Amino acid sequence: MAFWLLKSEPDVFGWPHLVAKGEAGEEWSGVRNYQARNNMRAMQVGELAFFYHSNIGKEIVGVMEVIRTSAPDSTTDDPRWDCVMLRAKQAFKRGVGLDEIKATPGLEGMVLVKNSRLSVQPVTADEWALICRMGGL
DNA sequence: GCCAACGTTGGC
DNA sequence: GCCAACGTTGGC
Repeated sequence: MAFWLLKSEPDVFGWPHLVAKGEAGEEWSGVRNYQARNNMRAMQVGELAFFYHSNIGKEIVGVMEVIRTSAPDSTTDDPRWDCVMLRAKQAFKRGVGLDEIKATPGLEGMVLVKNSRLSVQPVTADEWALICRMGGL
């Protein structure tokens, strides 16, 4: 069971947009980076991921669930790119900000901190548990 | 809006 | 296969 973190700019596609999709969820399309794509290819149905708002907010706002493994990205004909499907599972009671993450012992090694440009990244089980607690879950 | 970090592209 | 030029991301 692996854990993940995916980023999106909330003014383009934010947590409320995913919530609005309900149980059917949404394709995480538009990723055009090999490392990010490879992480999506490693995802299994039922695995959980944080939804991070980049640029605006800069905080983790909720938990998503993988509901389909990686399949061709419908927004391009380029066969190199594919993506998973996700649904919103549970909103954080309060967002966990990037500044807070950077200031929390145990989280300084997160990919989010070390490689801020990677939009789909793994999260360790320890990081997952700690952040869930910080988010009020 | 700026710019550092990083990834990609393309000439050689 | 190297590397300079360029484009993009995302924090500040």
